Amino acid sequence: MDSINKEEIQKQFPQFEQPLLDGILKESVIKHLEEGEPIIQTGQYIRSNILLLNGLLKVYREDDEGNEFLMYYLEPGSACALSMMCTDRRETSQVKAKAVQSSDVVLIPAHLSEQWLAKYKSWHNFVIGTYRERFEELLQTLDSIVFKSLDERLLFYLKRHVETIGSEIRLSHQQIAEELNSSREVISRLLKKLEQRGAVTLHRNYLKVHNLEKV
Amino acid sequence: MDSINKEEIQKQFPQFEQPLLDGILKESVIKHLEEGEPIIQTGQYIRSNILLLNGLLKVYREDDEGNEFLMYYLEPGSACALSMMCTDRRETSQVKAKAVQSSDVVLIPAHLSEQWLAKYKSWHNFVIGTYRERFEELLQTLDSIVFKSLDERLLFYLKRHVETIGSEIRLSHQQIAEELNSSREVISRLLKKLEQRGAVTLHRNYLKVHNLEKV
DNA sequence: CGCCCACAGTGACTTACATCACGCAGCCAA
DNA sequence: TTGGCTGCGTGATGTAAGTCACTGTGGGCG
Repeated sequence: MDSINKEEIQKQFPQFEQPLLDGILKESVIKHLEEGEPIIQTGQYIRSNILLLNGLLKVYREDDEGNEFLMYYLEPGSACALSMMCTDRRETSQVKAKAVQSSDVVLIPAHLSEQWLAKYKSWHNFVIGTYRERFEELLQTLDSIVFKSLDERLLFYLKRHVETIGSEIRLSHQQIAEELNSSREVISRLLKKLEQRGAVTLHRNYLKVHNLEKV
Repeated sequence: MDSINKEEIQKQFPQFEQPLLDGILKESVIKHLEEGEPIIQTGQYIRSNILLLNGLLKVYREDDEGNEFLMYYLEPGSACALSMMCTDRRETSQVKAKAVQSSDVVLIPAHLSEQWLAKYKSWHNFVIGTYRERFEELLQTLDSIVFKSLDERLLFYLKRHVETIGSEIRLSHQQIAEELNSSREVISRLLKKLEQRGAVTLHRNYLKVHNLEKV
């Protein structure tokens, strides 16, 4: 905790003006998350904005039977749009988030975030921008489910993974299936087809992506 | 156009402070839409915020093969979140909107909207609130597709329709099928099952919803 | 070393939904 | 009236994906 200083925040959020940075340092809490640790849990009332300093978070939806569905990954320098809208979450399905890698997050109390919206232009722009980006991302995800078949969705998923995390995907077929709300066997078959076309190479517990475009 | 006055805007947007209302009256354009008229078209760069004064708009997604998918309806007093994020829309799938009923909308130039965010607290809250609501709504829609089967999605669709428009649904099976990105025959069969259970009564070109809860 | 166990491959089957083909009924207009 | 159009009902069939049951395999560990 003490190892996180102004410089680190400034590095990830260079657009923030000085007084805002000071405010963040003074008022916010920095929390370290171990790999796999949840940050937003079911039914929890969110009272803080969450900014990601380093590491990687995964934001996903879960239904009442425990089925998961990946919404998007959060990278350092970005914020969780969901943590910004403290609506009541009584629905059966819940948004959840957890750390994919060991991460550090900045927790900003909701009432301060509200104040800062009016006070700091850079904060305001950041919040609005976050909404926009996540909205866009959610729309893309929606598209891929409504209009595309599973093989196309898998491609979309792999591409996004390569962009955010890298071309070496350290997940089992089972885990990929869960993120797409599908089943292992189906994902295995589709991955095998991709391998035959030279797009990926499969290994135990991980796979490498080569070229998804020409598939 | 001249029949729309300050009182009408004030009635739909009572939370706006006086100077903001004056600004809207002075700077914005009011546009009338006939039933079925599009307001956001494919690939169009959106330069205005759209507020709905009266009537009803339908916001939907369309893919490159012309398949539609309903996102949500917009009622008077609300705004189109999408018109607020003027990102470039080069993706294959497009968000579109059109009038379901004859409607009047207020078009607010994007640069003014930006200014007003800092200037008027009520405008700021309105914009943030719009993002939140639409985000929530989109999440619910996402849920229903990812986790639910078509019969449940149809129920979800009917419920939403009843809430926003009323229990008499003046659409053909074909039109309902399109909004769910399904096919007429399947929707016909599912509707018939609902009729047998007493939840709806079917007619030519319209249907009446009685009680969806106990199904 | 051999045992175990999680991961992966595979064929057979089921299911949900789409698609096709056709018939029929109501309604408008020539 | 009659013809045609549009919306709706329905069986037959196709297809993508989920499920089940089983086999194979590689890697860690006693």
